[in-house]
Amino acid sequence: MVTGWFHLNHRSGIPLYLQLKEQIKTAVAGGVLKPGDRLPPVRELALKLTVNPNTIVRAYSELERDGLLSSEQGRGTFVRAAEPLLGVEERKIQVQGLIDKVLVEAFNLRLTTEELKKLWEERLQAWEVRLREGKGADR
Amino acid sequence: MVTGWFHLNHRSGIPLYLQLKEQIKTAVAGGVLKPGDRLPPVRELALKLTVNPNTIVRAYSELERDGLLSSEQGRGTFVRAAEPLLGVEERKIQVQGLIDKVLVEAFNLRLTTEELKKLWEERLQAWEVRLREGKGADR
DNA sequence: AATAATGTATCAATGTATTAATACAATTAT
DNA sequence: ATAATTGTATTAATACATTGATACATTATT
Repeated sequence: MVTGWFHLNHRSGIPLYLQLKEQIKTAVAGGVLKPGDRLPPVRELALKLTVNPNTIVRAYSELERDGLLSSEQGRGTFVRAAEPLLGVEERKIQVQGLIDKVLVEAFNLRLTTEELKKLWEERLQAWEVRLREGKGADR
Repeated sequence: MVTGWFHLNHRSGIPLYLQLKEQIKTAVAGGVLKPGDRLPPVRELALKLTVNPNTIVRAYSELERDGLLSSEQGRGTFVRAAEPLLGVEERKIQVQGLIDKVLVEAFNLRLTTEELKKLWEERLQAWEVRLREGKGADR
């Protein structure tokens, strides 16, 4: 069960629902969770992670708002298979903003353009490999 | 004076000191503010932006903690010229984390690798141009 | 039809973040 | 020396975020 993938640090200072959101997003982006896959029921996951069910609800519903998940009362919560909520342009703008943040941070940390390009290539390739491996296996 | 570069939105929901931090960081990364340049005194900038002086203080001192600025009592606050506080490896790890965030977001927004690469190239070039132009001009 | 499983909604308690008011300390300018 | 300029420190008011307790609504199972 996918439950095992999640674990929360109660003393990190980072809100529990944010930790969970991040882990779900990473799992979906990396193909660990695929469109149509079901997530654990809120109570079950709450027990497993020893948090209040509302904390799970918050993570799930914010991800639903963002178009990543889809919850149906009485049935469960699933990874959304449908199209993204935003148009291509809007999505690109969102990613551009994140890229700019990387650039600002990198330059202020005095990384050279070369170092930065290398880091980018490395991480991009790491994810491409991860995605390629994820395809097909249902785990 | 560099004061004119900053402007705060009091109704955006984003904390004022964070808005200011972001603008200072962007100005330094883009070469608008150069090492050794002086920032406006806290009271002056507070008046200009119509916020409490403590709000400016908070932005300045957090950026000092991060190694970007340097404040000296009675003298003023300046863009730090010295070496970064962290070692190269630590700085790279920090940037890697941001890059991974970009990748997670991009994949979840269903951008293709091609679209993503193109966006990266575009933004990187935009900043390189900005930096090249910034060199020499004191503005 | 009844029960169990699941997501939803409402409200309260608590902690944390943000901004402000005010006084203090060091440096620079006169 | 004195005053002005500048950053620093302390404390408080307020709003917001986070988590929890509890009851409700819908769907699936028996």
